[in-house]
Amino acid sequence: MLRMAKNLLIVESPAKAKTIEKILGEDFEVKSCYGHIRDLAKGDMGIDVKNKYKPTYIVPEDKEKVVKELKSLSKKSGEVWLATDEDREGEAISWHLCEVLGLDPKTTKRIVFHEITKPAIQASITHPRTVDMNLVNAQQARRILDRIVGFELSPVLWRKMSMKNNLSAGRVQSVAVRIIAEREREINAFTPVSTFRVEAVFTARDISGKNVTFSAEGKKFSSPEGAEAFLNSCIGAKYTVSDIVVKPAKKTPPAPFTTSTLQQEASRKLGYSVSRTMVLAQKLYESGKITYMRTDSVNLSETAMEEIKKQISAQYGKQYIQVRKFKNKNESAQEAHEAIRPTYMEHSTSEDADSRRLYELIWKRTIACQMADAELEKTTAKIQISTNKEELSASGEVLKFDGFLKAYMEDKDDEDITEEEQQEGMLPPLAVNQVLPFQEMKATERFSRPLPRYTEASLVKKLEELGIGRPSTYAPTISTIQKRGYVEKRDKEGVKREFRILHLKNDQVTKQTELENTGAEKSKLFPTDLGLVVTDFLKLYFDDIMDYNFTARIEEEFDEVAQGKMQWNKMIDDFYTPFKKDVESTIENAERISGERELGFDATTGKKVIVRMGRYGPMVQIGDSSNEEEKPRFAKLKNTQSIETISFEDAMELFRLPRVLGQFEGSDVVINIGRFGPYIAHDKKFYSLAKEFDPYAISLEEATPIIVEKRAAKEERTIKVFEKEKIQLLRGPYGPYIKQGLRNYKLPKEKQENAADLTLEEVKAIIEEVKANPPKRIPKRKKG
DNA sequence: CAGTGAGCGAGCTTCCGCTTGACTT
Repeated sequence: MLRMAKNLLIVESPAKAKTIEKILGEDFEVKSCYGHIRDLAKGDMGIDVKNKYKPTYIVPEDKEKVVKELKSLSKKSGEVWLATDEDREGEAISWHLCEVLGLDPKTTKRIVFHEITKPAIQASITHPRTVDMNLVNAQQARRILDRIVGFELSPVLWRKMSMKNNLSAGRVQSVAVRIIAEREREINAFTPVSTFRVEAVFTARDISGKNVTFSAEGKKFSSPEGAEAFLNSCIGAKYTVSDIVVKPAKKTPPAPFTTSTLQQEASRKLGYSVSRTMVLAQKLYESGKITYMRTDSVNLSETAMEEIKKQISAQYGKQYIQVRKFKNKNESAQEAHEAIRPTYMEHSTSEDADSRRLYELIWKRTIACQMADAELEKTTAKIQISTNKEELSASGEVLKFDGFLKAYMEDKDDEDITEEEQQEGMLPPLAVNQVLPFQEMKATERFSRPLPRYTEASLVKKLEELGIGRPSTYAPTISTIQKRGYVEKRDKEGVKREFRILHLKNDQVTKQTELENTGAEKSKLFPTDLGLVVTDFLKLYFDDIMDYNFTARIEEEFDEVAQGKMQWNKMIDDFYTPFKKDVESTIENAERISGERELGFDATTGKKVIVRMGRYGPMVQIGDSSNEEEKPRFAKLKNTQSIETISFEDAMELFRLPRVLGQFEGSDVVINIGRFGPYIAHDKKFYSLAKEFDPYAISLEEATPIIVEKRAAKEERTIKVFEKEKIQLLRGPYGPYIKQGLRNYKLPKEKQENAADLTLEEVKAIIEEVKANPPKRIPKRKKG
């Protein structure tokens, strides 16, 4: 019997292809195209500006293999069905597939589904449509605009920045850096205001009759005098409960995870970086444990909802079920996928500990979103002071029904926590007219705080709120702005600050001063001087692109293109014509940018001291470079210092290097900071200084043991040396290897065990062997 | 591995979004 050729169905993700193939059975072969298969060529931006912005597309080198395979399969197959994601990018991928596979977009069958379930897929097969060219054109406009912005703006930076390696600008990354830069400046400009917060401690009997203490809040005073007068006025007072208000309250569970909320919660609860979360989620997705991890939808499939309900009922009981449909706040959400959830609610994975923790987080969040509200009772008691008109107020919360909190509690960012939420707690039962035994009263000085610096995850949240970037680009964007040196992730040590406490106890008011640590931050994003200077420059000359609403505005235009109300090349022309003028006039007129700031004058020479960006980063300079007789002196800023905030004194400190500490074994021991951080130079050799040593303070006595130890460690690593040929056999973290000059050669497995026995001839043979067959590297993309 | 800092000019870099790999000198 003659068999009909199978139909070919193309999706984007290979993991999806596997699942769908099982569902569709015999008639379909399901393959994936691994995302976009074509992109703009690189020469001339890949855009013919004079010819209505006609794009030139090429198949990138790393996609050639997939394209070749799809081409040959499509020839052999019956019909080709395009089942890429239902969004702008997915539609464009389908069109590119038509172009590359020689299919007619007017007739080729195009289907979509939002969930990978048998009914959804079978239903979509019965309702094929064709490629929506308006949507494709909206994608082309998006792609071309991004290329224009990136490839016109970056070269402006190369020309105008003194530091020009690898600089870049773009619609998304430049605004991301701006967000970080502006927060930093807000923090620098912030002046804390202090208030004195009154807190009184009382005792009362709890339900079991035991005496417990609880506290009540009083008025806030802006001066210590006011607080002191108040405490004095309370000496010998009687405290009576005057009023009790009990209010019910409820908490509702958060929506199921999207990419952005998963990144935020994994950061807060598990401490994962944004990219770590995505790597782990990808693994869970590929092993079939969770649904697709790059999504902005909070939608759940009907079958998933059923399973969640069953699971809640089995695990917690029916009274915990509350069915909810979540809606996306953001209208631009492109709903191509479901929310991130376990594919099956079976609560177990065999993955490693980190993946398991992420899976459990997803599981709990998914379960919780269909669970009942938590019911609370908030009690507020007013307390009268007999000597005084002021009142105190004590509040407490009792959980009446835990609801979804039984499964899951969402964490909050520092900046979103209100004062009320900080002081949760229980109150003992109280009655009106009850007289409360007084323990003590304090007025504590508290300072207002600036908003905290962004974490990777809170930056993602902000970008999503502004509609900038997509689920697939949040993690890469964060790594780009760090790679370019615009932003750094690091910790900041706090500084000690005094605060005052006034204390009323045993009818006496006493004053004391205590120390607190303030301003400490962990794993936060800091702008570098480069990031600040580049942001200022772009804001000055390209304020429209740097506008927080730029993306939102052009998204509206893309939508009009998608609806067929606007021509894509007309839209691009309206953008490009004025933009190109700005680019040209900036190149012509803008001065080179250095972020220069004058600090003062050197006491000994009287010369001017400035800080600015140099070719190799931020630096201090004493004297003018136009002076031919005497060259200026230079010193590099430490990476925690900034052009904007460094003091004259700190800047002058930097000139204390290089320092000669003294002599050891007949040669100078010199301390300096180089390309790779602080180091000791001794006898033409270099030894890195560990973080705990301060290069400005280290002594000869501390430095010499470092030299001796590092020498010994090197000895330890050395297996054998062929002096004449300058070949070394060394032990490294990946096993023994050969070092010749600057190049390293890996030993073949079978030679690793007895590396010490290798002869010169054998070693040379290995080098030749490795040279002839170099280890595979990730191929560098060629220029298009 | 551990320099430098002016300006010129060759030749190079660069964007955002969609997908996974194959890899550690």
